[in-house]
Amino acid sequence: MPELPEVETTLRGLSPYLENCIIQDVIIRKAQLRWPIPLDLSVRINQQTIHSLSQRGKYLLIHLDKNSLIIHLGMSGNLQIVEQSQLPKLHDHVDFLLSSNKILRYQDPRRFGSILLTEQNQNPLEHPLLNSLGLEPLSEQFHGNYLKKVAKKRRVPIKSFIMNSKIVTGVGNIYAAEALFLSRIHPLTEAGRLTQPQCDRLAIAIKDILQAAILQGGTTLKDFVNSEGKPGYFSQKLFVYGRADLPCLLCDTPLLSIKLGQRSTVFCPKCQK
DNA sequence: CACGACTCCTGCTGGC
DNA sequence: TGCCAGCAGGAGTCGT
Repeated sequence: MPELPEVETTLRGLSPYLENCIIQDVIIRKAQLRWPIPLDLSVRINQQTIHSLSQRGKYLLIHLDKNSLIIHLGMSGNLQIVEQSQLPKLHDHVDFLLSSNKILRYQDPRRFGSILLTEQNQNPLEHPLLNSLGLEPLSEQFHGNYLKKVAKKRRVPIKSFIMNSKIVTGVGNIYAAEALFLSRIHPLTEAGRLTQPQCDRLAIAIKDILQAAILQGGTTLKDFVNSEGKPGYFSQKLFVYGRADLPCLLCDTPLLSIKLGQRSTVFCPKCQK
């Protein structure tokens, strides 16, 4: 389940292999993702040069001569550079054949991801999926004052609030739970009732946890090609996510698990008020 | 507008 | 052992 750090790790791993390559062909084995992959994708991007890669929230953007690919990894998606001799496996849905004679291969067992293409000369940030996204959590503009301001009068639980990509992008279920633990905030607290110090702590916790995960992910970058590209959180120590009923790592109180917005949410009833 | 429920999909786990 | 229900999760969309 890629979260923002995994998208960032993927971007860093892929960039050296993709930049300045020409896309020579696209093979779509299964077009049915979150939305269907455009069937004319191949004719629209063949012979275009890949100029650069960037990221917006959990979307990965691949900038070509005339348009941009918008790729989302969903929760089981994965992009790999493989040799042409490597045969596709069960859930390898798309191959981009590159002028370097390598293949950029998209794999996604649960098919929650997406591969879309902007119109010619359209700024990808103006694409309907991207144009109403909230702030990037690692940007300077994202801080406690911003949270305090946008949370005013909002009554949703703070966990749902920070997972709302229109407020801040890239915070999924794992890091939302962890950030709330680190900032000692109860996940059910109404967003609008957070104090300024709580907003400050929360913004810092979100940045810290994401940056730590990116650093961890970076340690596997050298093996990026032909590796499984394991998500950063596998090696990151998690305080609450997946630890329901286990003792809190700070105070030994058993962690509680509740359902919040269809998502399991684990927290420490003593540390988080 | 704000918010909760629902939905897509496959792989894994646990209960019987 | 085998089957099946239940769960996991991002985020767009729909209904209230």
